[in-house]
Amino acid sequence: MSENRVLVPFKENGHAHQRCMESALTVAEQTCRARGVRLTNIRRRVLELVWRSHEPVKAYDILARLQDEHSGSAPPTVYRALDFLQTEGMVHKIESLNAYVGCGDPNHMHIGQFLICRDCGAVAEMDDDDVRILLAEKAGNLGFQIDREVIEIKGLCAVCATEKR
Amino acid sequence: MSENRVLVPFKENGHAHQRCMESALTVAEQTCRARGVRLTNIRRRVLELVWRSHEPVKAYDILARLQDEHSGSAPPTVYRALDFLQTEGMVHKIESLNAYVGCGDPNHMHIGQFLICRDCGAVAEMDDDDVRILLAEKAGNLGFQIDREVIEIKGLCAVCATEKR
DNA sequence: AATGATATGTTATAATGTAACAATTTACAG
DNA sequence: CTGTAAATTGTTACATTATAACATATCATT
Repeated sequence: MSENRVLVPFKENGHAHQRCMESALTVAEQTCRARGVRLTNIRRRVLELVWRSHEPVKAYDILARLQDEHSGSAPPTVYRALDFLQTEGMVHKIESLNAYVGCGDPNHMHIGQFLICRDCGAVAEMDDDDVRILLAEKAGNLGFQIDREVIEIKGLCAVCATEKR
Repeated sequence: MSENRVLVPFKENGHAHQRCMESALTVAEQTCRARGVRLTNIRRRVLELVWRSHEPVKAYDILARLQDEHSGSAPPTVYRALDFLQTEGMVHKIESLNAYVGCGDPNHMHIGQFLICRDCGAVAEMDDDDVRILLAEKAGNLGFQIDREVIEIKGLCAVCATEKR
């Protein structure tokens, strides 16, 4: 079994989220600079708000916070920033929740596989080649060529499973 | 390779959709009778409209057709019927499209894996145990117990790939 | 026919997302 | 440093998707 890459883990004991978030922001800044694209104030702020927790964040929740800070914010403000961040691989949309999560690895372009806890709402991101390979093979049996996968798995994370006992 | 079950195939040569749809309706009626739930006129009609093609159908498109036939139809009419049909396993929602497709196998409760052609828009449904097992294993490595999977794969189907040449 | 459960009708509104065009800011060529 | 084009943001309006809440009707059973 080759890969079990975990890009964004579930919150473990002693998870220092402040640091986790700062690191994501730093990587984002470096990546944008390297690519010659602009992480403007709005985009940066939206990325921060997405990273406030490991739960998926809704566009209109982001908007509400932006409006607290700057009344000129409107839906397009948020959706444009989210579009940019998704294009640059810094944010993923969770389609089944209409919500957005920060990506742990913007440098390596990919679309991950998400594990979503039904209890705490946290999301972990995997990027597993075995899964990708198997799906490509199964789809290939039907003559189907894969462009892009949406894989969103609902269930119970280890922390919540423990607490249930 | 144990399973490569295809519940709803892509439209192949000579696909007689009229028959395909009638068969789905018949199965639905039998299933409902067996379960003691009611496939009312509205629900039956919504199921027919979902099965009009192999492309995912939008709730408000269904609504528009219902309103042609009966002016008393409103969003809840459609969403209630869709809820019922999803609960009974006769319809699946494609989360990434906000649209609905008929299920080829309502008797065996499951949530399939969908292949969505970017060209013709058609959707095929697989229900593959190998995929399910691998995902369960990978998630299990993180201590995650799976309840439900959303797997929606975008790409090019065999028919459209052939036509491209 | 009376009753309770299920289903539908109806109105209103919430939640999510985009179009279109104006104003501003930025990068950078001259 | 200034003019200009490109990129970004502001602004208004609207489109799309979905649900809440309560009234009415229909169904299954006594």
